[in-house]
Amino acid sequence: MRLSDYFLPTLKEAPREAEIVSHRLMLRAGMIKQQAAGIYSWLPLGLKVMRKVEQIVREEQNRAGAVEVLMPTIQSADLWRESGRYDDYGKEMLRIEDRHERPMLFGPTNEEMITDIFRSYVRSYKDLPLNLYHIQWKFRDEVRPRFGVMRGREFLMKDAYSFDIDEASSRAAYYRMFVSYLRTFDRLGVTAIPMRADTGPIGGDLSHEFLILADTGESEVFCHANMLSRAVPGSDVDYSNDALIAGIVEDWTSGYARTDEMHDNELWQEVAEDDRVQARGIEVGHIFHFGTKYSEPMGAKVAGPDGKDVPVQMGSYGIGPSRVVAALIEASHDDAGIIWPASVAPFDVSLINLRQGDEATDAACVTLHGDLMTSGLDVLYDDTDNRAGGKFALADLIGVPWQLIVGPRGLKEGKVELKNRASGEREEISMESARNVLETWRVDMRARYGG
RNA sequence: CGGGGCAUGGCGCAGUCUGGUAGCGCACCUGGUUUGGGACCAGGGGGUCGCAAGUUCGAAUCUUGCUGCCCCGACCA
Repeated sequence: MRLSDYFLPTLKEAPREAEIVSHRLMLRAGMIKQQAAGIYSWLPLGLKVMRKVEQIVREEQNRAGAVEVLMPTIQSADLWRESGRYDDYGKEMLRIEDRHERPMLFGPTNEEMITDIFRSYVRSYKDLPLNLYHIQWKFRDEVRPRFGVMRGREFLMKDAYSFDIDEASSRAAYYRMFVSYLRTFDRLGVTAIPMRADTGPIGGDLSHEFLILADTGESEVFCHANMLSRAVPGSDVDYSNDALIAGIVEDWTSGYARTDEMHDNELWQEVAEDDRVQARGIEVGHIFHFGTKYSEPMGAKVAGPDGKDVPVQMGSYGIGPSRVVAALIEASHDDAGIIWPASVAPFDVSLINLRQGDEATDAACVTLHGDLMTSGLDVLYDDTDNRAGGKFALADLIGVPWQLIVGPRGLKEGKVELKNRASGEREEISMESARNVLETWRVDMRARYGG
């Protein structure tokens, strides 16, 4: 992509209202535009990153056996009356009326609707287990939206719902999602720690929040140091092996890891002092089992092996891709801008032409641009006639993994400069070597994060 | 929902106290000189000063009401 053909409205100074670093950087890098409190347009660069996040989430859901559907954003109030939540949900639910004065609502979540889909079609335990998910915009009329897309009113959420005949198989379904979340966040290039969460009235141990550590996180977290470096299951993990999956969850939940809400000081004291990590975290995922909370009142029943109907056991599993984008920035940036994990970077390479209009430099850039694209690399070619400093600043700001810098001075020696955004390392090498380094990186990256 | 703050070209701000018809930096347009870490010179375009009433000869400025947005706290993917 040539920058001169792209739409990348960057800002030198962030608007005053943006306080936290991810919000400031998203505005400055031209990723989002605020339209109202907690409501944003996604501009090309931001959309590109969010789509990559979404795709990784999707692939890992599919791998774990979940099946994608798409439910509407607008729902009828009737369904919510069945579960009793139409009255319970309160002002956070955006209620609207259609032209026939029928009460509708903009969905804050989809338990009711998915339960309705399930009960419409599934009659037998033989069709279980079943896990349906979708990735759709939600609206929650937060009292105080803040921090940009981190706590917006409108946000994108992947929500999966599992259906099982009994508690044991529901637990297995929960564990599969647990493991798929480990893999998802690993592929997103970030360490997300599962933490025991409040299960509410259902009780039990089946609710976890996944938190990314970042100084600006909203929750205080306490965990054992070894939670930060545990090996994540590979893409070949066998989701059909319940014992194996349970073992992974067992391993990941054996160490102490809790948010301030669930913190237990007595247990905390049992952790060796050197192993205690106290930090701040951003909640990016939440999974829980809720049994028959919706299936019972809504009549989602299936026939068991004995021919008798039983209400189905359910769980739900959420990840907010729009929030994840901001959380990744919170977790990875420096004074100059964003430092994207390779797997979600909007481009792989910023190709910087230091002297637009110079015949040899232009030609070298066009050649490199074509070659890199042929190698499967996504390149943003800065072909504008801005000065070098401005181009460097822009490349640093948008944070793509590599900067390939081409100018007449280097070209005289047959050299270009390759800079790694994360490490800051740079080297002057031949065009051929630069292509090789980038090609090798792409292959490694695909192997590491490609799933 | 309690507490605090802000609203003036696209962005950042000054001007408001003490009323006299709007200014600076960046960005943008034209021309020229430049070009390896956010250039320089010259010229230029763009603002019903959040909205509505009121006071006044005259309101960005004073008064009243409203709206929007942000921050802190209680709640949430």
